[in-house]
Parts: sequence; structure tokens; C-alpha cells
Amino acid sequence: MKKTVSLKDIAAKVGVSTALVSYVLNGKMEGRISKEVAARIKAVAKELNYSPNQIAKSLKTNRTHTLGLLLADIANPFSSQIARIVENEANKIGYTVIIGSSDEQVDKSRTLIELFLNRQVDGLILSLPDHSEEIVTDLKEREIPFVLLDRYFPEIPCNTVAVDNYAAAKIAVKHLLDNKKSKIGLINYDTSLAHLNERLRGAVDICQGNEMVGLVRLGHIQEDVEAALKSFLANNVEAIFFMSNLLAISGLKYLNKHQIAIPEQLAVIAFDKTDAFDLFYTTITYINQPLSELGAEAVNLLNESIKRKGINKTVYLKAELVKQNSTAT
Amino acid sequence: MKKTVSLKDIAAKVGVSTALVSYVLNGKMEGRISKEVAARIKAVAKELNYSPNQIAKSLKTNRTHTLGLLLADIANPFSSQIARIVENEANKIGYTVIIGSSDEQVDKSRTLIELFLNRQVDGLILSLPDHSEEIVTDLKEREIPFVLLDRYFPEIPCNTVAVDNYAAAKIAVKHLLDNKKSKIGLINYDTSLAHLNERLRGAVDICQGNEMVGLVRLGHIQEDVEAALKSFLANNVEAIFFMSNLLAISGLKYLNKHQIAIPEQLAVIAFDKTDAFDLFYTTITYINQPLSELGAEAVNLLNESIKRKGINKTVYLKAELVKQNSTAT
DNA sequence: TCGATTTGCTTAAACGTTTAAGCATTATTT
DNA sequence: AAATAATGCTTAAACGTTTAAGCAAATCGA
Repeated sequence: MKKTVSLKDIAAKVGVSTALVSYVLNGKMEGRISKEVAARIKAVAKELNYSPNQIAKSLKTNRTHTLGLLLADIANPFSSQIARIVENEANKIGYTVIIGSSDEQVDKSRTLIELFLNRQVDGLILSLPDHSEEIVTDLKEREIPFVLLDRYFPEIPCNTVAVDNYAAAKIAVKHLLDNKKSKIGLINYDTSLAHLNERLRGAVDICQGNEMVGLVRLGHIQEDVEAALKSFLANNVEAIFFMSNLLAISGLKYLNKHQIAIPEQLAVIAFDKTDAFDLFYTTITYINQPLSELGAEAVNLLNESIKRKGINKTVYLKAELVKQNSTAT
Repeated sequence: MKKTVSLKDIAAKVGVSTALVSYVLNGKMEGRISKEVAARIKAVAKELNYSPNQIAKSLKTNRTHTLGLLLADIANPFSSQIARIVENEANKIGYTVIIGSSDEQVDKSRTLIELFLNRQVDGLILSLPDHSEEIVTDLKEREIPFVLLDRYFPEIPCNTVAVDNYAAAKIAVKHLLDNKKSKIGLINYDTSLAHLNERLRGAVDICQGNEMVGLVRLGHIQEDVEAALKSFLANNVEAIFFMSNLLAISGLKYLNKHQIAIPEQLAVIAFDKTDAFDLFYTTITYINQPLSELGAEAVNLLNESIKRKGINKTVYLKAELVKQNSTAT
């Protein structure tokens, strides 16, 4: 790379001190600097195509204007959409984002967070995997600004932005009940993650006593979903509630392959959606998560906590039902 | 944030100079430092939970171990997959990646690149939009290490990693011809981007003289694709070659909605794929791009150019045909 | 035994900024 | 006319590292 232009070069060319150049270029000490000199400095800066070295700036100011975003799994369209939104929102207020994916592993989460901190990010936005409580308490103790996004730990009070999963799941199941589906199969992960369990709690709560609800808790593999569906179908379940987008994709693949007629033979509803739904032979009813708001809230809350330490705020956003053909009667 | 631990703190506690601490912790000057002192320094570093300030390091060494990745459109699954792979490959060899999306805009590309450079990235991986030649020549002139990925400019020699689009498109159309489809509709963007035009050139070249080929060049909107398909169908086209994954998605949505029987009524082949294909009622034949190799090659080539300036290498990778049901006879 | 080498460490400058403090001028007050 | 204030700039230290150069003491070779 060619020699880069620094304050010193401008100062030398104009014949002033680097301090003055810095003041002028940052618009500080306005009114204490002569118009002419200021103009000369700006002109020379432009002429030399000066661009400040953010590294040096950061070293001095202790601010990098960089955020670390830790996703649970970048391959999940939910994650990549969130990434895109967070990045945009962050850019709007002058932050760059560096992204990492833990692939649902606690160790990898820890490593990535330390990497982010090494790079002196100003704050963190985290979607953590199962069993990451220790990470959260550790960050709190170190007084590092962060906000949990989507995944949360109700027992640890800290900045959190998430969907009200309990309410949303209730809405979903209510919709099935309204459509006279009373034998409902729930498909969820076998996890202790609060957001997923809240969905479950909501679904079960609204059914209380009246309906038959089958529940299958799974690992992350296609075969598990297939086995679950097989068993539900054998038991004449009338509707399936997929409690995540990936579960829905796996399930729909199976239902597609086995020519199950949706919604005649089986109603289907999903929590969260995917572009892939568009190519299914019928439209899928789903719970729409407010991704843009989630991202925007997270960035803004983080920005606040960076500016004034010790903020502790929890934001729950409403998700809404999108009625489509897969639950039609 | 609590006061962070620096070399100075360790030096003070052990009672040596910061220089010595630096040497020990970086494993330099091995053999010139007494085992005992080295051990004490390492112990204290661990005890204080020292973690080096990369910003300071970067300022001194002029290396940030950060790469800038500019994508054409992060919403495109191709981009997000590439992002994931590049990030992984980069991490393997000690780089962090910062990502930006130009949304196909030249201005935004330029802005993001300058942002990356402000942050002193060591190098750039770029998928540029149409009409970005000037950006490329500018970077060359400034001797900034970069590699073009996926999108390339044949007339400007520079580091490039891409698929051999010409050959791949030939394979795709050959497959249609082999399956006795001779009235072929090509759907492509109206663009001057070389990678898309190479696909077109390949498709046309292999048909030479024998077959009827209809071509529609589009903007980026769903309506265009629908109109194109409508017209092709009216003209009894036997097969459609969608020259990008997004075009294929738009097209399949339409074909789905209008109950066109694939492959009986119309054969379909796509360049590049999407997870969404899995939910279509039949499996889609497509050209599979070697994403992992693309990402890995790009990162490695960039790493080489960072280490020794002036490298100029072009890598074209082979894409292969994945035969599925949508082109069956 | 004495000069040369090796060993084990320190000093200090540098990277490119920011910013408090200081110092001449010039302008304003009394 | 002297004291005070405002203006326009500079000096220099600092941020946390790295690293060339230097220096004293211990060890070596003859």
C-alpha cells in the first residue's frame, strides 16, 4: 500500500501543528480558529485525500464504534436476516458490526466474545446457545455493555430484546382451536432455552384440559422430525404446530414427499417463517416475528448502554399471526 | 467497563519492563530470557486475566487481521452462504471479517470500501455491482490488497475467484438438449455483469443453429419474471433455464401458483440453488456452485496478496450439474 | 587472566490520534 | 494606561503496544 496520509502530513503542508489540524477536522474549538487557516487545512486535507486512521483514534478515545454480533447459527435464515437488520441499524448511528456464529456451542460463544472484546468492540449483541448463563453473568460482572437478542435468560436480569413467545404461541394455538382442530401435535426442540419453552408453555396453557395435545421434543435432525410426524399422523392428529422455522422446513419436506394434503388432511402452523415457504404447494400460516423492530431495539438499547453504563431494560415485542391456507377450514 | 489490564500492569507486578513482558507473551527472543522470569510473567498475565489490546497492536504493526467483505446483496442466500464460508475460512487463519452489503449500488460500495479502509482492514473481498470498474482500477492504483469474488471484470486484470460460468451454462443447456428439449427459454437479468453474460454466452453457444432459444432480460422484479414466463408458455417453450437463484425462485412461485406441471409440461433448470427449492413440489435440477471452494480460494488468495504485494491471479472453478426431477423425461 | 561473547534485561522511540494546558498577541474594559 | 479578556495557535503527554538499540553482568575462549 502507498504511504497513507496522516495529520502530520497536513500539518506540515499547511505549516501548523497537528493539534490544530485535528481540531479543525473534528469541528472542535469552533470560533477559536481563524476562518482562513481552517479553510486551508480543510482544503489540504481534501487535496491529499486524507482519511483518519480509526485505529489510532480508537486507541486514544477508547471507542471503536464497532459492535460484536453473536448469532446462534448464521445458516438459519432467522439469523441472517437479523444480521442484516442489525448491521443496517448500527450503520445508521455510526457503528460497524463484526459478526460471529456460535453454531449453538457455548465454547465457541465464549471464544468469539473474547475475540470481539480483544478488538475492543464498544458493545455486544448476543443470541446465545443453551446453557450460557455463565457467559451472561460474567459479562455483567465485567460491566461490558451487551444486550441479549431473541434468546434470553429470565432468571438473569439484563438488557434483553425478544419476542413475547408465550403470547405468540397462545395466538397460534388459539387459531387452530378456532378452526376446530382439537387434536394438536406440537413439535419443539429438546432444550432448556427459555424462548422455546415459553412457546411451549403458551401452547399448552391455552389448550388446558380441553384438547389432545401431543408433544415431541427433538434434537436438530431431519430424522427426528420425520419420526415425530409419522407418529402424529398415525394417531390422527389434525394440526401440527412447528415451534421454529427450521422444524417447519424439515416437516414440510416430509409432508411434501409423502403427499400429505395440507390443510385437508392436516393443518400446519409455524412459529417464524422462511422464504422457502413460498415454494411449498400451499401457503403456510405462521407467527410473524417483528425482525426489524427486534434488530432496531437491540441496537438502540445497546447504544444507550454504551453511553450510560448500568442500564437494565427488557423489551418484549408482540408477534402476530399471518393466516394462510395451511390452516384453512 | 472495569479498568482493563495492560502490559504495564503485568510489568509493575512482576517488577520488569513492559518490553520484557511483550517479548515473553509473544514468544520472541526465546532463549534470551530466563525461564523463571518468563514463567512469572506468564503466571501473572494469566492471574490478571490479561488480554492484549488489538487496537494498540494494530497501530504499531499496521496489521489489523481484519478483512472487509463486500457483498452484492446480503438478502440473497448466495451472499449469506458466501459470508458464512468466508468468515469461517478467515477465522481459521486468524482473521476477523467485517461485512457490508452494497445492495447492488455503486455508491454504497464505494462508501463501504472507504469505511473498511478507515478501519484499516488488511484486505478486501469484493462482489461488486454493475458498473464498478472504476472502483477496481482505483484500488489497484492505491495498491490495496483485494480479490474479486463471483463477480469479475475480465478487462481489468486483478485477483479474481469465480466460477467458470461459460462452461457451466453449456453443461446446463447440454443437459436440456440431451433430454430432447429444443425450444428453450432463457431468463436472465438485463445487466453488463460479466458472470451473468458469460452464462448467456455459454447457453447460446451450445445451441448454435439447431434450437430455438428465446431470451428475456429482466430487471429485478417479480412481475418481469411472470411476464416472461407467460410469454414463453404461450409460445410452447419446452424448458426454462433460470440464470440465477433469485430468478428461479420468482419463476417457481409463478409456476406453482399457475399449476404448471414440472417436468411434464415444462422442464426447469436453475443456475445456483436455494434451500427453498426443497419445498417445491418436485426436485429442481440445478448448477451447483462450489461455494466452499470459492470462499476458501478467495480468502487464501487475499492472504497471499496481503503477505506479498503485487500478486495477480485468476482462479476459475468448475460448477457441476445436479440432475433432479424437474428436467426428467 | 583478560578480551570477547553470551545472557538477561532496560530504555526509549514510534504508530496516529486527542486534548488539557500554556503562551503570545490583540482587543476590550476600567 | 494598566488590567483583563478573548483570540489563535503550540506543546506535550497520553492511549497500549512493538522493537531496535544499548548496557551490565556472567560466561567463555585463549
